[in-house]
Amino acid sequence: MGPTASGKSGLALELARKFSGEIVSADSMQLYRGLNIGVAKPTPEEQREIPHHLIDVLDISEPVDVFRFAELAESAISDILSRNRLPIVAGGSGMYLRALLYGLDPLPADPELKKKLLAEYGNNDQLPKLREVMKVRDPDAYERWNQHHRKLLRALEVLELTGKSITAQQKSWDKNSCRPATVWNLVWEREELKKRIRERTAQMLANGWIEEAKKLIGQGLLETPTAYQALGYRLIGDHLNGKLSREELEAKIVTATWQFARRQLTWFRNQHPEAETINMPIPFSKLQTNFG
RNA sequence: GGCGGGAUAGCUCAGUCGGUAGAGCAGAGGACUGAAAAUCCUUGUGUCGCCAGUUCGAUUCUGGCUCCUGCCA
Repeated sequence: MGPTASGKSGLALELARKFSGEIVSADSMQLYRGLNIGVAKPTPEEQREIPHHLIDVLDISEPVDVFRFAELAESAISDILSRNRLPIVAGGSGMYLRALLYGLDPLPADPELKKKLLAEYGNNDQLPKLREVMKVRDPDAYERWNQHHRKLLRALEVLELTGKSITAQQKSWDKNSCRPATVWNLVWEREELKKRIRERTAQMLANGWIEEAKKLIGQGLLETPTAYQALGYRLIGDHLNGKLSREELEAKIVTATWQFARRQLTWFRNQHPEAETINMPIPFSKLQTNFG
């Protein structure tokens, strides 16, 4: 694991070659067919050389969430193990990784109910109404999540389905509940990571990201349930509409990517006590690790 | 050259009827169990362009200077 542009994919490839492994992507956006350049997906050549899992498995019109990811990842991992190969999970979607390592509490979800709740409380101006309801029906969740619209919505969904507060039904995640795995957190010096993000953004734009985005936006990317969130695509849309110059576009993508990287850094720093910090570039000795 | 407008936080700007100043963005920290490349919370001292004058006190008023900028020539 590591923030965006930290070299996860490359390292995974190297390890897979060395230890006859296969790669499982833990990336919420690489799941989607069509999102390529903008999500720094491994190239077709790389995917041909080493088997990659959980890449290009969904159409952009389909939703995903952690739970679905965890199911897919579990089955990919057991498939790899059954063939006596080494599964190498690589990705930067923090919550996906955490769910995979620590497991999710088996709380119910109901897409229909969710849709209904979204319609009733989903808009910004409906938050006060939602808070009123939660204040009465689930004071714990109300206290805990306060202004956090999405959290309150999910809490209400769980309350409706189980009759109990979500806050009472989640086991705390601690180091002991982590499954056995060698976990590496790739860490760069801050300025170095920023520089890598700047350079990679310029590279992606030069490699045809704008054309890719144009095509996907034409296919309705920005109206999809999940894939619309992929960083940069909406900004490219603004550029294509003349709202942003090419220069502003690049600067805004770099800023947004850095902000994303910072959120990832906070997550990995605080949510993964099981992870070993690897100062990048990776020391040669680390590549000799014996993976059980 | 003439007549205006401006100079305040890294950036864009607001404001102080004279008692040393505040928003947005950026930056920083944190949260996170079914939208996570998402979402949410916390965080703002800077010679208020320079020099002088008036004043108990000037970033705020007055004069000069410097630099941007608009229109006219």
